[in-house]
Amino acid sequence: MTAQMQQANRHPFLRKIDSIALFKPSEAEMAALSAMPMQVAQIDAYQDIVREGDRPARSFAVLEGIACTYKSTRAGKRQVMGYHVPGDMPDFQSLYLEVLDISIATVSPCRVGFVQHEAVRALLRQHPRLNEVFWRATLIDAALVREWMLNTGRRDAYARMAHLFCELITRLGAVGLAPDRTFEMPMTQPELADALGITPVHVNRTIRDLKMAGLITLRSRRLTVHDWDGLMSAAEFDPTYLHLRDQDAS
Amino acid sequence: MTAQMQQANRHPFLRKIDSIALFKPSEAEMAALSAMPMQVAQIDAYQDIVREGDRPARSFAVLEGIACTYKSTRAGKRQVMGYHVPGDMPDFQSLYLEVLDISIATVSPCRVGFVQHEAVRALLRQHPRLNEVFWRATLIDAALVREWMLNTGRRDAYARMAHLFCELITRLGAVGLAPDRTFEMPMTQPELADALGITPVHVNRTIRDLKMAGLITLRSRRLTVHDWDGLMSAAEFDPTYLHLRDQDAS
DNA sequence: CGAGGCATTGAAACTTTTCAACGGTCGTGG
DNA sequence: CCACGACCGTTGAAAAGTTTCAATGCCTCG
Repeated sequence: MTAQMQQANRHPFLRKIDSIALFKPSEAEMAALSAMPMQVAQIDAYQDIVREGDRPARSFAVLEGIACTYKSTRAGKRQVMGYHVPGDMPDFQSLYLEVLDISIATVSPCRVGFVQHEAVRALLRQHPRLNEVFWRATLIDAALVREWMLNTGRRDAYARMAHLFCELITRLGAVGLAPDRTFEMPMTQPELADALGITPVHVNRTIRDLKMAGLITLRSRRLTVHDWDGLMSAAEFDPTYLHLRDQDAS
Repeated sequence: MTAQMQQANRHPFLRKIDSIALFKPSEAEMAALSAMPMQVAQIDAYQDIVREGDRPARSFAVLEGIACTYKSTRAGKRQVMGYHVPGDMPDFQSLYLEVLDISIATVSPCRVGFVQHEAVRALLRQHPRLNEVFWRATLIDAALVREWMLNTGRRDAYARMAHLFCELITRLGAVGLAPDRTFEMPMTQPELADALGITPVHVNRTIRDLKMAGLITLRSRRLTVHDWDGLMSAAEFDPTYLHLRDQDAS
């Protein structure tokens, strides 16, 4: 793989850094980020990238595709607690928390870029201002989980589903992946069940209700939102918690 | 208030820093932490310390008492997503995330210590190694929320309640506040309902079930665990996610 | 073309909520 | 010092939301 391809591959990651920083990163900082040794890998759908209990020596960025963070009950029940779109670094926490408390799996086929912790540490030592950027990124991830928690704890299935769709449309829209409020949603209904804390059967019925309310259509994994305001209000969706610069999903 | 009292007041905070750091903090670092200007305040029970939407210029540490983080639905339903014991800095995130996505309230009367963000920034600039310590603290907070999310999403009321009791006993035990697996639990049943994502009535029935199973007793806000192993196994409790040095609750 | 898993639907069971009522406790003010 | 109000704790019964079990059709991929 050529250096140029590597450069192209890490583009979503660099964009994300830029969008999270509260200051304009210098040329030197961006160059250092680009120069970090990154091992790019293509991973099939439904594969674990890291697992609860691991003690990774590297973190990764999603470059293409959608991944998810989840935890499992001993009884084998799964709870998905976040989806990751291109640019995200979902296990960055492992830089400072030796043993992972979560698993991360691909939902669609993904291209991911691994970076050794040692390289990140060196980068942060060299460019201390970047500390704050990565720290902010982990704080924003935490804010998303909290919103999901409110969702699962205090909203019914209908509102939860609507909320999830709002979040996905908004986040994908922010990286240009949801034109016309439409995107290829790789999650199956059993997977959505794991994300919402309900059963697959109930996911099905809830989607049916959302369709009948005229808010969305969903056929062969293609979701489009017809009534954005209606969906947002069914979900009580307020995108503030996403901490996006540009909150327009169009 | 004398300097000495201030020193005594911030003791739980210093202990927490020490317990989170992966290295042994130097004398200079501990001295700098002690020297941070801290405004100590006594706050009644059931008061908001900060509110969702705030843009605080300071963070605080709980020095005495128990506080909780929560978010509310527009319909007014509350979801508590974590309790804070002495030593915790529950809104440290506001140092890097301008607008708060959570509210934090006292559950019992609390003594809290406020620290200006500017002072924290100066401290971190002066002692860069401490960055990692505070970062770790925010990452651990996030791990707790994720465990709660698994709890609310994928366990029934009985296991959830057991899990919450396990966590509280363990965390309070770690700071010496739960001798004999007993402590004064200031939360009322309606408040527990907000933490577990169920209704107050159901909290009552679930507590009744836990009592009848011989796992706990709870009278006039005094909780004692009689069958720790039984409670842990009802909860599927594994304290790893707490990232404590010393996981003994005795 | 066949197999496996996803999507869909019905019906019954179960968990949890809602509504309602009542006794107890605690703090406040008369 | 007692009475009152407010809220917590407790219980019952009915309703609602969600799960479970089961069956069937469909899509997709090898």
